[in-house]
Amino acid sequence: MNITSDILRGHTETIILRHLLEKDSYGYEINKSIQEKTNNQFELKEATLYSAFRRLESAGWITSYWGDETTGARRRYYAITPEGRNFYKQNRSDWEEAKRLIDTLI
Amino acid sequence: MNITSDILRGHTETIILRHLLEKDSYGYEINKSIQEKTNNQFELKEATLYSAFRRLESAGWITSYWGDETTGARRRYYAITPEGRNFYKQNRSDWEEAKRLIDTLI
DNA sequence: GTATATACCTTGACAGGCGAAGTAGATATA
DNA sequence: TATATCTACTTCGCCTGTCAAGGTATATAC
Repeated sequence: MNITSDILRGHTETIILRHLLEKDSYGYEINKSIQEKTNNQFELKEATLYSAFRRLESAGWITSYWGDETTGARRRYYAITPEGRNFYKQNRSDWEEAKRLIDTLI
Repeated sequence: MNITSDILRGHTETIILRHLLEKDSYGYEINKSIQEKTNNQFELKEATLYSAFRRLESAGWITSYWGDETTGARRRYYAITPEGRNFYKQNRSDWEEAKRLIDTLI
């Protein structure tokens, strides 16, 4: 993986929220989806992923509930809140702005 | 999370090296230049700037020397090394790659 | 004399990413 | 039947870059 953790930093939460815009989901699925979308060029480390869930939930951007799987490993599902949607939108526009700034500076 | 911290993280060194590609320079001047280029939307905090100089120098990407000002405050000038140029190029292409990845994920 | 601009430096705290290790059920394979 | 692999989540502690806060020193303007 050639994207460094410093460049990734600050996007973890937005990436997760982007996925949750489409549907409720759980950690393992989100990470698989990220790997597929990037042709295995990128993945979130588990510790990174799950600590981001904690932050997002305590900030009120997502809520969580246990799935009702009767077989297989249990899953904790996450759902984005209205506030989370706004936060996502803000992050998106921050990113567009940051891209422009960085492109003028490097 | 705001535009001047986590998203910019990891670009400080590249921004400095970019400036030094043009000419030897010193901290204060580099920072003023950044502010001008971004219409005061962005500046490097002093502690961030100077700690980046330390990292860059101990990594061999830049060298430094004291200016010979006979008046005004002393200036420590920095010059990019050939290795620093290569490092800059790598960072540039990493950035292009990172932009693409992030854009597909958020 | 004191405010502002130039110019540099250090210390300590903070926060996010991540390596490492663990738990546990389900499935494949030999 | 053993054992490996996959699914799925969790916690601990380290590492590193950023930054607030403090400091030093010279020069100019008021």
